[in-house]
Amino acid sequence: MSKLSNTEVTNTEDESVKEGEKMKLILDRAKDQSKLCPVRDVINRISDKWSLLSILALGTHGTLRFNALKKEIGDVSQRMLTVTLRNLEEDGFVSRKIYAEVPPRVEYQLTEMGQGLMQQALQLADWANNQLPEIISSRKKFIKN
Amino acid sequence: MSKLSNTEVTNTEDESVKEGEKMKLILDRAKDQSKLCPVRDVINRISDKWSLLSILALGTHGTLRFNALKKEIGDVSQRMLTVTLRNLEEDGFVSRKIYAEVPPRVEYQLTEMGQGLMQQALQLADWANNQLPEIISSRKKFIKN
DNA sequence: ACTTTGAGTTACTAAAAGTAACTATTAACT
DNA sequence: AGTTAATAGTTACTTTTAGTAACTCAAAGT
Repeated sequence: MSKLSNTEVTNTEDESVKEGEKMKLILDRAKDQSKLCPVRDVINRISDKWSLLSILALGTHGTLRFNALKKEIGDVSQRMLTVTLRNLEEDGFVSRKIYAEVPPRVEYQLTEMGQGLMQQALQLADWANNQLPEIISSRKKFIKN
Repeated sequence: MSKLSNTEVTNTEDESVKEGEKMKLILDRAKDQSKLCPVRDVINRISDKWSLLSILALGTHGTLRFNALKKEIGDVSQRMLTVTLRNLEEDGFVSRKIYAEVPPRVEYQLTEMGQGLMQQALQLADWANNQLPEIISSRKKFIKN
C-alpha cells in the first residue's frame, strides 16, 4: 500500500522495519508525555483554525504580504493571523521578511519544510475529500440513533 | 451499509489532475465557510488531545474495551475519552459494540475508514519524526531572536 | 493638522478542553 | 440485609485557548 515516507526514513537497513514496528514506536512516544512527540507537535500546530489555511494560501501564491494573506484567507482577524504566522515561523514552516519601509512591508512564504508540510496536508486533504460522503452519511446515522 | 470506496482513493481517471489543481480546489473549499470542508473536518477531528492517540491505540490492539483503552492511553480522563470516542464514532472512524451485561462491556475498534485515517496519521507522524530535528532547531533560534 | 496605510498590540469576551466527583446496575462478599 | 466492587459513563465546575474590537506607530499625501 502507501509508501510510508517520502523522505527516505529508513536507513541502510532493509525494509523489515514494518508498519507495526514504526507504529509502536510512535505510539510509545505519543503516550510518554515527558518527551515531546512530533506527531502531537505537528498535529497541534496545524490543528487550529488558520494554520492549514495559511499554509495552503502561501503554497498557492508563493509569497504574500500580511494583508494580502489576510485577504486571501478571508475571515481571519489580524490578531489570529499574527499568532498563526508566528507559530508557523517558530517551527520553521514559514519565513518572514521585514522591509524597513513606511508603511511597513512584511513578506511571508513557505520554507522548504513548510512545503513538505503542505504536501502532507494535501495528502490528508485528498484522502479526506474521498471519505467525505462516508463521513457525512455516518454523521446522519449517528444523529438519528 | 457497505464500505463505499475507501480503498478506492484514486480512480479510473488519468493522473493529469495535478497537485496544483487539486490544491486550488481544496483551498477554495477551505475558504468557503458556508460549505463544509473535509480538510478542516478531518483535521479538527484528529486535532484534539486524544483522538489520534485513541486511533493509534485501537490500531495496534484491534479491539479494546473502554477501560482497557483508557489504561492504554494512560492519562486521559473518563469524560474526555468518552467525548473523543463519541466524536470518532459519529464520523465513522470507530465502531462501538455494547454487550448487555453487568458490569457493562463496550468494545471499540477501528472501522475500515478509521484504519485509513490511521494510515494517514502514520504518514504524517513519520514525516513529522523526520522533521523533528529541524523543527527543534528552528524553535531554539526563534526564542533567541 | 488630519487622514491613510500596513502590520501589528492590548485588553477584553466567548468557547472549548479538561478535572473531580457523582450515578446506575448487579454480582459477590460479610 | 447491607456493603463493596466493577464498568462505562454524566454533571457541575475550572482552566485554557480562540476570537473580537479598538488602539498604536511612523511617514506621506491633501
